[in-house]
Amino acid sequence: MRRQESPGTLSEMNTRVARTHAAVMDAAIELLLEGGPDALTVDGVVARSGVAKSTVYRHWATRDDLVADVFEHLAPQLDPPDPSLDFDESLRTLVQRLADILADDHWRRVLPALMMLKMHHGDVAQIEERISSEQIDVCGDVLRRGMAEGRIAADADVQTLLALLTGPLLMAGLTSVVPIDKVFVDRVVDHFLAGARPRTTD
Amino acid sequence: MRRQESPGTLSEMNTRVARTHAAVMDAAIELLLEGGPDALTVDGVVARSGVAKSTVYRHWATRDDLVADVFEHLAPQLDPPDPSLDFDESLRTLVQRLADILADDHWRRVLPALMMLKMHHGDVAQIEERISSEQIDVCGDVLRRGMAEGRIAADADVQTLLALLTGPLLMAGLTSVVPIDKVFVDRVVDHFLAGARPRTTD
DNA sequence: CACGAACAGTACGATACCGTCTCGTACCAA
DNA sequence: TTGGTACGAGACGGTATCGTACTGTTCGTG
Repeated sequence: MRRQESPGTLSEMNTRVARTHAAVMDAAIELLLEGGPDALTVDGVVARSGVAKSTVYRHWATRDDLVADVFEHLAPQLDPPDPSLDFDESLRTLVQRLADILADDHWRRVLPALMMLKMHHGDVAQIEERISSEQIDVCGDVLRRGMAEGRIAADADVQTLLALLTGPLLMAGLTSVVPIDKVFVDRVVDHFLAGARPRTTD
Repeated sequence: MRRQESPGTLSEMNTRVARTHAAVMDAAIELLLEGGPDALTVDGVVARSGVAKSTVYRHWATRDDLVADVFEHLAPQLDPPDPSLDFDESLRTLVQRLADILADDHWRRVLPALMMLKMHHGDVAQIEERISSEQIDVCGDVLRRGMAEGRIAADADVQTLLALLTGPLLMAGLTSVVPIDKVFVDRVVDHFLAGARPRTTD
């Protein structure tokens, strides 16, 4: 049991294993985006990637594991804004990054599938839980800062504020009736700040 | 080609045809809600409804037609508010009715499947298009009235306003992190009106 | 009652998919 | 060079599903 160089993340190496792994992953992602989760079949991946089925099952124990790994691989990451920014700029960059995620074609096609599968597929539910909780944490930090600085009503529920802030973005991303551009992002932020600020008269 | 009494909607009669039709429909809806679109299979419907497969195929030419019919049958209808109400009350009842739809367990479980299937399934896409356009019309009428009465900035885009108004509801319905109750509805309306009203200083 | 339409039941062929297995080959480091 | 590992190719069994075909039965209406 020799350790050669402690591989760390598999995908960062360029071994034969990493190459086939990546080939399978790419094909699986393509199939998922083209035809939804039902189109992501083992045989389909084998046909498109050129990787043998026996090799696929050497990397993933079952099809569900592959599906889960694909979602994991596609999940976006919401970086918190630079702490040196003031609250307004923090909120704007945060919303802009959320908008970038929802404007991405890949994620926009995968999101409905994720929402649907999380109700009937335990592993997917776990992945969705992790993704959303991470994003909620990042957004919650910014909102709480706004409350501390008196820009947002301190008696408001953070979860409710989160729905009010990010709901319009989700709506725009899912329905595609409104383009997610900088104009829309600014509108969302302005709208949110106008509706969430503390009451001057009480 | 005799017309007996112009049956109108099939499901409103109580013939044998209507009974089996309804039995299949009920079973199909149950299966869809329990296990998603993949669980809505012809054999499953046959097993649960007690209707023979040959009978199912007498009513629906193919499985996809049955699936589409189920979504059609489950689609909620958004009634426009009473015109005698003033703008504020109209908006509140409208949002309340939207909230009722999104709080309904049936529709909440079906909505993600609808969003997903509309990308890869032509018939479902058509149904989704019809549903959303109807709802957009109803909401748009109310918003335009608010603009005419000077309660909403007249230079705003209706689609954008729609995203700002209904987005939080959609967010709450899909993620279930915020309960969709009267408190939330009032919060959404107040928030929207605060952010969308015309600027007093210009 | 008589008769046709609708129904139940079921066997069947055709695919599609999953996961296992075997056999021979190509890579890569010691 | 050599040995182990990963890989390619594909057959295979088992299962699930769709859609059709066929036979006999039940319903409801004239």
